[in-house]
Amino acid sequence: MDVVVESPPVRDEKKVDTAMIGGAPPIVFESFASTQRDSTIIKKEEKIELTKAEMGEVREENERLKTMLSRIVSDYQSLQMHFLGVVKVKDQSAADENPPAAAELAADEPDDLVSLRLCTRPNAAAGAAAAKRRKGNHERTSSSSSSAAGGEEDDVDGRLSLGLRCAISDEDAGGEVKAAAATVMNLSSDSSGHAAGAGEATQPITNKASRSSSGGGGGGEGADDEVMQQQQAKKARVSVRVKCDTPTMNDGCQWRKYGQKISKGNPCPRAYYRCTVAPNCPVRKQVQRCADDMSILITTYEGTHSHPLPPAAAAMASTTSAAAAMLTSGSTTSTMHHMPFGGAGAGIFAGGPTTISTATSCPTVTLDLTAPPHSLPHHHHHPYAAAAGGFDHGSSRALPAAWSSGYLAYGGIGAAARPSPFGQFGGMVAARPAPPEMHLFGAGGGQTATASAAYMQRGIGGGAPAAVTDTIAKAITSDPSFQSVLAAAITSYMGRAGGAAAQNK
DNA sequence: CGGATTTGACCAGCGC
DNA sequence: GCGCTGGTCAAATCCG
Repeated sequence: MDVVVESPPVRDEKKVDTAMIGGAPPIVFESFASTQRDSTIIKKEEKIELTKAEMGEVREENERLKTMLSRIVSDYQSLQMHFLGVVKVKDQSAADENPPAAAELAADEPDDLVSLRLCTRPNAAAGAAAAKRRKGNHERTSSSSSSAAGGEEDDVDGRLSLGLRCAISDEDAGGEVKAAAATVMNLSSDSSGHAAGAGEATQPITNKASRSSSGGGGGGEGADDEVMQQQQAKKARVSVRVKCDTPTMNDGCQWRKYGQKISKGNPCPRAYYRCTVAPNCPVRKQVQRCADDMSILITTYEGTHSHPLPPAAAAMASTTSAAAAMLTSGSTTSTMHHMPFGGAGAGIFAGGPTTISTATSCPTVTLDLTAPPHSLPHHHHHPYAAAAGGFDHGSSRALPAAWSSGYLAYGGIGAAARPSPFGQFGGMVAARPAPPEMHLFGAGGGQTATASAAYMQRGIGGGAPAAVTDTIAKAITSDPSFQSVLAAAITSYMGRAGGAAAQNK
């Protein structure tokens, strides 16, 4: 829609120019010599011709965009219909199965988590395929990838759509998000095992933060569940590994450096940053270069923002908070070992570029966005896989919306086709041609990570936080294991929140 | 001059 | 208890 809106001003401008050119001169030039007037008129005519040609091009472009838009809309609608149909089917099957409580599911029955995931998955075939993968040693092989590829765009679309829905809620019924990247997520119970190696701190960030926030006490014996949860939520961290030449990653948020330390095992100092968007925001991040590869920047986020964020910053914030919620949920239900994705992690651990590592003391999600996922399934995603526009008109609190904002803001995936009826950034996309690398997002898992890494190198520090966070989001959300985990975590998280709210009442 | 960064000191957790 | 280490504080310094 914005596409249409975007163009007219240009046209109007040119009309103004034309009017000025054609209208004023005759009066002005009356007093000039005829030769001068002729040459001037010729020049003006040339300008007019040029302008007309440009206008024609603009019109053509406008038409193209309109066509594209209509195609996107129709695609979106068909996807939505598909999604609703699948949800219906899933609801029915879920009712038939009479599933147990979510908490029990998370703690005891991995397969139940799968069913939970299925509830949020629009594509039954894709869901079944993913479930198969999960049940079958949670391994992701080329063969499994091919089966997954059968779902292709619908598959991806559905996963995200579901995760989001589950997470956020009842609103945005038509919202959909597609993940373009298929990145392997690793899960283990030992943080020392992840690929980050020496670069990533193996020791947990101690809860010194609680010293300032809770007054130095640390809670003590009588800490109730709420306090415990807060502490755990605070502990939960999301670590992002990215190739970046700049001192820090531009994630769209405002940070103030408050300390720097040389940590053991890494010659590069670790910098400590605090969010300064709001005075009392508890969010902190640590930035450190990888000891093995100085070009890799490791950024670890901790905490949840206590203030509204711009879309770009919300993307990262939502990613981290979602991951934190997942980890918190896992640790509260029992241990991460009991979570189904523990097995998945063991299976996938061998080579994924993106890892999720959890330690009993300090669960951490590590997103390794520095290496191409060579062993990943090759998904053929639709170019506008990030049909996340549906969430955008929700609010920044909506996890998917934030995640999707990257695509929308940078015209990456969506540049070719976008469900702009729901995308508030449609105009930006139209006005901003997508970088070539971004188109690769839609090509498949392997290229996706490579492309994202390349794009991030450009974006980081250069003002493309959304691209970074979006890549992260894709890495997280495109993995079925993570999605089921996330769904379980969110369910658990929201359940607790709801319970707390009920208690407050 | 105000805000951001630097940097040494301090504190707490943890292992021995 | 002691030392090591990570995390934070706060004064000094820098910078726009």
